Amino acid sequence: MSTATPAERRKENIRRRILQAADEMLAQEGALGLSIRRLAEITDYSPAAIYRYFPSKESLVEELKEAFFARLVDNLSASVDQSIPFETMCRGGLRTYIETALEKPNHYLAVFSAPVPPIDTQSDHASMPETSKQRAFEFLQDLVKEGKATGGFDRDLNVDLSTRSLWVGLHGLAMMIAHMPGFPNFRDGDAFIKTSDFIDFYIDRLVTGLEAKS
Amino acid sequence: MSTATPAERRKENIRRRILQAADEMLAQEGALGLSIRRLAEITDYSPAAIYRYFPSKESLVEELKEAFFARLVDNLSASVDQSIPFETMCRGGLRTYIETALEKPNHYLAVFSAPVPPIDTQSDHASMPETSKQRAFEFLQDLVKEGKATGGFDRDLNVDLSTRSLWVGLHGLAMMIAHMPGFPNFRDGDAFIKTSDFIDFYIDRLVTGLEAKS
Amino acid sequence: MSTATPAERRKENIRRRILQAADEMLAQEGALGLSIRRLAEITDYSPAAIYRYFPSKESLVEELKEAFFARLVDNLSASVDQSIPFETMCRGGLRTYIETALEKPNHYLAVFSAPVPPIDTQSDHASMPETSKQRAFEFLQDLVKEGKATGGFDRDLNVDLSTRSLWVGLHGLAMMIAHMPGFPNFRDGDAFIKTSDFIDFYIDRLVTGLEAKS
Amino acid sequence: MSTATPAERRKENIRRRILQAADEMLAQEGALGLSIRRLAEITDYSPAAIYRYFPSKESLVEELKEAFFARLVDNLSASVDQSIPFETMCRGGLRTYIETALEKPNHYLAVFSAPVPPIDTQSDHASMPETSKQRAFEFLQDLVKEGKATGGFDRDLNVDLSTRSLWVGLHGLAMMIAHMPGFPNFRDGDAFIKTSDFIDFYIDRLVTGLEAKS
DNA sequence: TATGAATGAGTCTTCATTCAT
DNA sequence: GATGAATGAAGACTCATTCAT
Repeated sequence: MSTATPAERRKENIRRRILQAADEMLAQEGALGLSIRRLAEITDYSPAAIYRYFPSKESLVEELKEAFFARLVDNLSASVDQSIPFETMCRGGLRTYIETALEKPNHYLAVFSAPVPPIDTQSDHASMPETSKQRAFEFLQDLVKEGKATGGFDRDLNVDLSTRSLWVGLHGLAMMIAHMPGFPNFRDGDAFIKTSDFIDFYIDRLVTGLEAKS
Repeated sequence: MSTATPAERRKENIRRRILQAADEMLAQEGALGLSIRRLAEITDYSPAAIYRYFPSKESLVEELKEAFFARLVDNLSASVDQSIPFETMCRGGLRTYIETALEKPNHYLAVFSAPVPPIDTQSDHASMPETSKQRAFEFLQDLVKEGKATGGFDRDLNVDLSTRSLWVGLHGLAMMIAHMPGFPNFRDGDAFIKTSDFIDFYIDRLVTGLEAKS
Repeated sequence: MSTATPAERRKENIRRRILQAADEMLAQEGALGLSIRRLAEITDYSPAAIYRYFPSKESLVEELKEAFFARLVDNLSASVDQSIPFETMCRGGLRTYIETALEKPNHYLAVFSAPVPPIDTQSDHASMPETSKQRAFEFLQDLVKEGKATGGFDRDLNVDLSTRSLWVGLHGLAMMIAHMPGFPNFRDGDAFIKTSDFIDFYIDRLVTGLEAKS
Repeated sequence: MSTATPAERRKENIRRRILQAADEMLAQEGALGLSIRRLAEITDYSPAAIYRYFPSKESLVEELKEAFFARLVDNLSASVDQSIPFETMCRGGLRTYIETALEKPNHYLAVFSAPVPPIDTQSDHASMPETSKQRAFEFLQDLVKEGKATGGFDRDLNVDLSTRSLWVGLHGLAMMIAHMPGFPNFRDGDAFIKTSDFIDFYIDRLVTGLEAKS
């Protein structure tokens, strides 16, 4: 990093500025609202200039996706604290996933609205750099493993299937809220159910779904 | 219904034809592939004619969404058989949700890719006709109620929260597979995990998540 | 033609107007100067309007090409007069090819500047309508046949090869002059050789090339 | 040459490298595929650097054209062998023209796809260096002269006109094949006519066109 | 000397929508 | 009751070229 020439750093700065603007467009107007033209207008560059920094719109979007997962991994890592009991930590991690997704719902939607290359558990491509998405997946996998070992999860559970189940469950909640901000927003008798409370309830279901019966 | 004038019936027929063509376009080419102009070409009407039957593209899509839920309700109803034990019936119903969603994944995506008005449990608008979406929701609600009564679900569970949890869980799986056909498609040791098997596993988790502990 | 509805005739008129404008653009600025945008500006339509009449730029250009060959066939037919001796008529026909090509040199260039589907002598596609290009080719073929029969051409000549030779020879002159207007434009001693005279000389060579030796 | 300073030689080397890359691009992707920017990428120079060596894209292309003719002259010279009879040598020379053109058809097309300055037989500009194009022209001219003297060509033929006729004839064949690779590719009865055989036939016509009648 | 950065103009094409007829 | 005609805006992307550094 510090070995970069001034020119390289300048270029990197501009890239960052463009990415940031794109990020904001995506957050505010959704995947369809992100166009090179408008990005150029907002950044005060010409459309052609954008192409100096990103070979195609797709590659730019790809970076935004990766950035989302990088953020997710950061947040997940920060949410882990080995000194607290598994039950608490696990729920905290799952909540972090949801909350990160909902910080910028449109990002989360965009990430899953284009062909998504699958995750390889047993990555044959040992040479390829691990993506943030894989790292996020591994976080869930570690949760499952630890849950089976010490957290009361059913010891017979297949780890791969369970990890994916957890992921799918989280995905469902994130997508639902992303599409319907304020979900579930209903009145239970006199009490008004807040999204945050529903998240807790739902995460309880996810965890319970993996726990040993008795 | 039978009180409609011939003119009204004709109009309704054309509407249906247009909707059906739109339905097919949506199924085959996705939400972005559905354009008024191409719809006009396929139906041999003019673009302007489409606008005589639907005030905007959005309203047309709205009807397709309703149609999806209507189909969902049909399928769910057909999957119910009071003579079989709850455990089996419940899993069958949940699987039906997933399978209906995956029959036409693009429909399912479209249904949830635009602002979705929330479901009101205690519908204040008694006058408004019940939507299919509400009926589908009520199907899940009935499952939860019956599960609590006789199916081993935790009797302390809040029905509203539980129903929504179930829905969100199903939503997650449907969305994930819709975006990544073949999910989870991974190898477990030597065995290759099929989507169908994963669905079973996942539904088990959903059900377990609602069951009483011991 | 006369059975067309007024609407059809109107549409056909507009098509013709657009084609004519395109024709002129092509003639004046060459194949690269022909763009949908500029065509729209010139015709006072929007770019999108052009696409109501032609599904793509390529199809429009294709019509211009066909139009060239149609004109060529017309001119060739008009140049034929059975009452004059073969030698004269033949030379007249060849000259007509050249002159038609040079009326709008850029058209001739354009016609041969994109992938050109070959001519099938023994057309298997009896059902397909004969293109003007094929008709033009057949004109040359008839010349060769008649030349062999009564015009002093070498009776041993293969008709297919000879026809193509004639075509290639004409093509060379048309292309050369199209690219270098005024070719050959040189001074022979005191006399200035005019293009027209060179054409005569060249056509003599073409004809002589096919004639019997003694 | 050897009097050039090291700096001049270095500059000349770079020019050559750029030209060579451009040559390859032209050969592989055609005239439209040759862009300064992609040339810069391939040569690892900046676009601006290219402009240090060539004032414009056009001038660069101009050099490529000259290079083509230089190659043509080389090949033509190599094809001449005074020990063989004129008839054979003449045909060999003409074939060499065609074959050189078809080695890199896109070059030949490019050479004749932009305004081509005419050839001056009686070059008034004695001071200007003779171009390769002129040398190639003179090769044909010498053929004609020798043909008239000893090769059976019609002794009355005007040399200037005849040379140009020969050139135009060759040009036609080269252009036709360059645009329609595989021309004439047709079936004569059961035999399939190969391009190479057609070239022989055509060259026969060119030669016959210049020969004395009996 | 070479380049990094930038641009203005241009490419074809598609869209949802309107309005006079 | 339907349509033919039209449009303005937008989409991604590429080009030859320039200029301050």
